[in-house]
Formats: sequence, C-alpha cells, structure tokens
Amino acid sequence: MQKRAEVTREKILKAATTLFSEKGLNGATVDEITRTAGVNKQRLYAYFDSKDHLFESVLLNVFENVELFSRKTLEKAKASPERLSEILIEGFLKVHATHPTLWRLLAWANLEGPKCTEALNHARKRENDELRVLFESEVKQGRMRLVKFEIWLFTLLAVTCFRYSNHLTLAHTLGWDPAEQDFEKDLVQEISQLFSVPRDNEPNSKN
Amino acid sequence: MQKRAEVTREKILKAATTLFSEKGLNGATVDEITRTAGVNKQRLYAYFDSKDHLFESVLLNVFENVELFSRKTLEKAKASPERLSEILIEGFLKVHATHPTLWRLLAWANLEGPKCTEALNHARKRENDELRVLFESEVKQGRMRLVKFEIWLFTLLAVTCFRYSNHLTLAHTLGWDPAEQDFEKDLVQEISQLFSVPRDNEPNSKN
Amino acid sequence: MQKRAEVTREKILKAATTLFSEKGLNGATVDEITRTAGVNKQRLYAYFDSKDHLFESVLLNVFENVELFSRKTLEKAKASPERLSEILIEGFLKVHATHPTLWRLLAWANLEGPKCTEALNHARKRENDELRVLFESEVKQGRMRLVKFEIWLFTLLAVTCFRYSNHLTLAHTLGWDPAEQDFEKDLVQEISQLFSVPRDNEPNSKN
Amino acid sequence: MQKRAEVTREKILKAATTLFSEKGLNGATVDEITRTAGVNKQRLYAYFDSKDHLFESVLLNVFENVELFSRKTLEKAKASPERLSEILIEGFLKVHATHPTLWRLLAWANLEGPKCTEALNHARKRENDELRVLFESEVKQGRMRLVKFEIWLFTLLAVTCFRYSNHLTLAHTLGWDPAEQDFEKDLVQEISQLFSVPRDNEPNSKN
DNA sequence: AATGAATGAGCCTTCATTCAT
DNA sequence: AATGAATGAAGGCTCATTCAT
Repeated sequence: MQKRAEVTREKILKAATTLFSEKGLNGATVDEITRTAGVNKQRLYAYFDSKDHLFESVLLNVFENVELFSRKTLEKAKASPERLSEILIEGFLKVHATHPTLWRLLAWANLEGPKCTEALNHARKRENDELRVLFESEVKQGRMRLVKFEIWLFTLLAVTCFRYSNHLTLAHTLGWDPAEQDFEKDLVQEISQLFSVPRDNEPNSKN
Repeated sequence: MQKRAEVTREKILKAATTLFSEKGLNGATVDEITRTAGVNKQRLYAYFDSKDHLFESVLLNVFENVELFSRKTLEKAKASPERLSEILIEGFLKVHATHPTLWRLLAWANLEGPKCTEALNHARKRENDELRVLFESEVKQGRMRLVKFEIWLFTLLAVTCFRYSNHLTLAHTLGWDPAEQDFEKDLVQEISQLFSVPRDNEPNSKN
Repeated sequence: MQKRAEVTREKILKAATTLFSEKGLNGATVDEITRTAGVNKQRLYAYFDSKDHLFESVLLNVFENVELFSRKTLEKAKASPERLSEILIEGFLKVHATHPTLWRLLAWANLEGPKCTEALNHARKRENDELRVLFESEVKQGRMRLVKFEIWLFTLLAVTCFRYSNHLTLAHTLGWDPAEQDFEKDLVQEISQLFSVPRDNEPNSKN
Repeated sequence: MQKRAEVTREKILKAATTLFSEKGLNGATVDEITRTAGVNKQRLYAYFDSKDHLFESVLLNVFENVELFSRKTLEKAKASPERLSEILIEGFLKVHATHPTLWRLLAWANLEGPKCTEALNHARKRENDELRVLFESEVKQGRMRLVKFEIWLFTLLAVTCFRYSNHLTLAHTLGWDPAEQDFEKDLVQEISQLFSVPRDNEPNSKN
C-alpha cells in the first residue's frame, strides 16, 4: 500500500471513530464519514469493504489504541500496591475522560450484537495477567479482601464505565449527577476502600 | 379517547418497546413498528406525533412500569435487613432478567442523548426514599460499612446493569463471560459481602 | 387496491415495458422508469417489490397481451386451411411489427436466464392446441408435408423472430438486409411453400 | 507493440469475451474483466480506449475466429452435395455447441444496436460465395427445391441459432424443450428434408 | 377512527474513467 | 509497460412523513 493510501485510510478511520461513536452504526452515514474525512466515498469501500466492516475496524482500532491497562498505571500500582484499587479506578476514569469515544463505541457494539463484536475475539486478550499477579499478592498479604480477581476487576470496570454510559439516566434515578466533581471523588475513595481490609480505626469497625 | 383508540395506542407502544429495544431509535422503522402492532401507520402519528416522541413515550412507559425498586423487594429487605445489599442485587438482576428491554433502552437513550432523556426529568421521582432509610439504619447499627447511600446504590445498579449491557465486550476483556451461571452467583455473594462489615471469621481478617 | 393505485401501477408497467425492451434489465434504471411513468420511485417498490420482479411482471404482461396466436389469425387459417403456413408466418410477422417490444424482451429474458423466465412457466401454455388440429388435418389430407407439428411451428417462429432479433448482424452475414420489403415478401412465400406438398407444376419437380 | 503487451491485450480480450457473453455490455464490469484477466484496469483503457470499444473488439474478434462456414464443413458438403442442407445445419449447430458465447454475443449486439454492430460492417466479407455455388448447382440439378439462396441460408441460420437464443422461452411456447436430444435430431432431419425435392417414396407424396 | 396511496430526501454501494507513481 | 489511488456520477432501495379516502 502506498503512503498516500495509508493516509487516506487513516483519515477515514479517524472520522469514522468520531462519528460512529457519536451516532452509532446506523446513525452515522457513509456520506458524512467520507465528507468529514475529506476523501472520496469510494475509498471507504476500497479499504474497508463495507460500512459494517468499517465499524468493526474502528472497534478493533480503538481497543488496540486505548490501553485500558496502561503501562503507566501498572507501574504506579507496582510502586504503591497498597493503593491498587484506587490507582486502577483512577486509571479507568482517566481513560474514559481521555477517550470519550470508548464507552459509546462499547455501548453501540454491545447493542448491535455479536455481528459487530466477534471481531474482537480475534484480537488480543489477557492483557491483565500482570494485574492478576499484583492483585493476588495483595490478597495474600491480607491487605485486600478475599474476592475473586474477576469480580474485583469487573466491579472496577463497571462503576467507571457506568458512570459515563448511564450518566443521563442515572442523574434521574440516583438524584445525584455522576458527572459532578464530588461524585467522582467519592467514587474513587469509597469503592477502593471497599476492597481493602478495614483497619481498626475505621469508624464502623469500632462498633 | 375512545376505547378502540386506547387499544390501538397500546398496541403501538408495545411493538415500539420491543423494536426500539432491539434496534434502537434509528434501527427500528415506523413501518416495522406499525406492521408488528398490526396497525395503520398513520395511527402512530395520530397518537405519538413523531418517531422521536414515540421513543420518549416508550422510555417513560418502561420506567414507570419496570419498578426497579419493587414493593416485593422492599418488603423482603425490611424482613431481613442484614441481607439488604444481597436482596437488592438479586432484585436488580431479576428485573433485568424479566425485562430484557430495559438495559437496551437505557443504553440507547443514554447514547441518543438529552434529546431522548429529558422527558425522564418530568417523571422524576424519589422512589428510593424508603430504601435510603433502610440503608442508613443498617449503617448506623454497624452492620454495613460507612459508605454514602448514593455510592452504594450506584454500585449495585452499575454491576447489575453492566453485567448485561457490556456482556459481549466483557467476555473478551475479562476472560470470563458474565452470562455464565457461576459468575452471577459469585457477583451477588461477593459484592454484598463488600458492603458488610467483616466479621472475625472472615478469612482475610485473620491475618 | 384503490383505483388510484391501479392507475399508478399501470403507468409503471407501461414505462417499464418500453424501457426494459429498449435497454434491458440492466440498462433501464429505476429512476428512468419512474420518471417516464411520472410516478414516485417508491411506488415501484410498493407494487413490484424489486426491479427484478418488475421485469418478470413486464414479461408476463407482454406474454399475456401479445396474442401470438390471435383469434383473427386462427379464423383466417380455418377459412383457408390450404394457406395455413402462409397465414401463420404473416401473422407472426405482423405481431412483431405491431409489438416491437416483443422480440427484444424475449431476447433480454433469454439472456438474463432462468432468473427472469421461470415466471413464465406459471403462466398460460398450450394455447396452440387448436392450431395443432388444423395442422394435422392438413397433413393428413396430403396438402402439407409430413413434418412434426413442433418442428413446423418452431421453424415459423424462428424465421419470423430471427428476422427481427438478428436484423443487424444478418445484414452482414447474409449480404441482404432482412428489413427490406422484398426480403419479407420472399420469406413468406418461400417458407410457406416449403411445407406444402409440391404440385406437378412446380418448376423443380419437372426435372 | 511489445510481446508482453500483446499477451496482456489477449488476456483482456479473452476475459471480456466470456464476461460480455455472459452478462452483456452493461452487466459485465471493467473491474471484473480486468480482475478475471489478471491485468491492471488501466491496461484495458490503454489498449481498447473504452468499454464500448472493447465490446466492439470482442465482437469482431469472435466473428473472425468462429468460422461459421468452416473449411471442414465446406469440404464435407462438396463431397456429398446431395446432403448440403443437412451438413450445413449440423455444422451450424456444432458451431453453437462449440462456441457457446456466439449466440449470446450476437443477441447482445443486436439489442445494443448499431452502436455496437457497425464495426462489423468494416469487416464485411462474402465468406459464403463458395457456398452459393454449391447451392445453385444443387438447385439446377433438381435435387433441391427452387428457393432463393439467401432465404435458404437465412432459414438454416435462423433455426440453428434460435434453438439456442430462445431456448428458455421456447420450451414454454412450444411445449417441447429444444435443448432435448431428440428435438435436435428431428430438426436436422426435417428441415433438410424440406429443401430437398420430394422423392416418390416420401409418404405424403403418395396420397 | 382508521386506512391505503403518495412523496422526496437520503442510504449504502458500484460504476466507468482518470491521475500519479 | 504496468499498477495503485482517486473520482463523481449514478444505481437500487428505504425512510419518516403527509395526503386522500
């Protein structure tokens, strides 16, 4: 592939990421994507075969680039293992803040069903092995509660993603908008606290 | 409104709920909705003005009918307050299992943005006041950890909804499909455990 | 179906007949057909499902309306059975002259293959039973040569249709344009003569 | 032109012949032709200027290569002149069987009109002069009926081509599929018989 | 109240052709 | 000579919506 083509391909992928994230597979149109990318419509089909396939490509691309478990976060966690949960939650929240397309693409993908997500299965996985080691060491040392690794990770992923993905409806159900600064702070503190083994000075453990 | 009209309206609403849930605002078509409802297309416009407005109506309708905090669950919680978290998680999971349209509609609505969700604000209500009382009583009695009510509720809502809404992508990230029977059981147990004050016989507290 | 709809449907069918005949299934466009018909494009799909199906409908319609073996021709043949072949050839030629879309549609259909023609199988057939009786009576009376009915009919259909369908290439191969007046006259005379039993005064039978 | 170029040109011509025959001028695409030929698309334009012109070239090429009146057939006819018609019909049928693209290309060309066929005029030739001599000798000797050469040739061309070109629609009109083995045999026998002067032992001539 | 008929804008996709390497 | 990249104009089909009965 010539360099010119590579540039064009990239332009399409970028525009598609934005627009699919914003409007979904159905809502984003091929015309709009190519117009935004500033390329000829036909190029989309030359490089991605179909709109559906482009959506899959966007998904794969975002998954590869987003680095949910970034090196930086892992380093930080190794340095202060006693703050493992806290660091991870903060890391996930930051990923969502930095990549506002992520939760939306995830949501669209889950809604559109296996048609769109099975491409992910062929992609990388188990990037969290390193994390598991850290986690289990903490548990063994009695600094964290005895919880299954997957449940722990699931919970952290859930609360951080949910904060974004259900922002609008939560404000109503909860009576407190998760987008507010305070909410996020409390979330980090209290959730990470949950997984730690309570020390004697924790208020409730006195009673 | 005549009774005949009421029946027709209801038929449309029902079909729309199913189809919007399945395919979203964009994916479901007016033709399909009315065809499924067995009703003339024009009736949709007579009763709901537009497709967008019908979507809002579906949302409101589901929110009113779903009973996230059902009387039955509340009664159960009152009867066994020490199992408050557990009962609630089980209740939420059951709601999702019984109303498979719920998480999808929530997801579509959050994605489509305020355009679709502001109608919910007019329906706002504090159906969780009763729950708050229960919760705070437990905390005060030292049976639950000192966590903000909203964070607690948010977490329960998050994990139960997330289990469904991100089912497809989670299986990949987590290496464990949340749809499996075991996962759900563990989820209920371990999450509710988190919020309880650890007793002496809890494994990790021994160390 | 309301009368208004019937009119619209008819307009589409008429325009489609002309344009499919002229340019074929691929060459005629939906836009052009509906523009020519002066109707909304969507109506085509409402009444004919798809372009392909419209083509089939056109074919069926033409076959039903064309009357290859018209009553008039049959009456004439009954009145002068000794001129059976001649009358039939003239009849076929006239059909082609009157329905210039016929041979073209037949040609397109045969080229497009079974996809387009199998609809014909469900249509009428064996309208030629009456003709067979006439033919066999002539043969039995020794006024016509002993030829299989199907071969006879096939030949008449072939020469009359071929004259039109291969007009352009024949002029080149034959060195005589079949569209010329004289050619057609000779064709009628000589072909019909072929099937008749030669009488003594026929030139060649003298030798 | 370099040898390499000649090879490329030939590959295009071959692929185009197959595909134009199969799908016609409109149905075959430049992309498919070049892909089938294993050649870059631009080469087509370098050697044939346009799709239309390529179609013409295919037509001319087929006409030149097909040898409707092959030397072998002519030799055979000279050897057994009393079987002239029979040999010719068999020859034509064999040509169609051997060159299945022929009748289709002829049909497309006639349908597309002079635009495509006028190139043939420049290639005009009288390859049938030799045949005319044979024919007229037979007539003069009283072994064949007194028919115009062109009408005779036209009939033979018509029935043999029509058998293929209207195969699909004929099966329906005739109630006998011309593709069947028996039909073809009868066709050869009976048509050639028609042109011969009936002998005394022919059934019908007895009456 | 209910329904069939109609509309115009827009959707995804593909085409024949030309440009740049 | 050969190829990959690019283009703009359709092409078939569907949509949300309105009109007429």
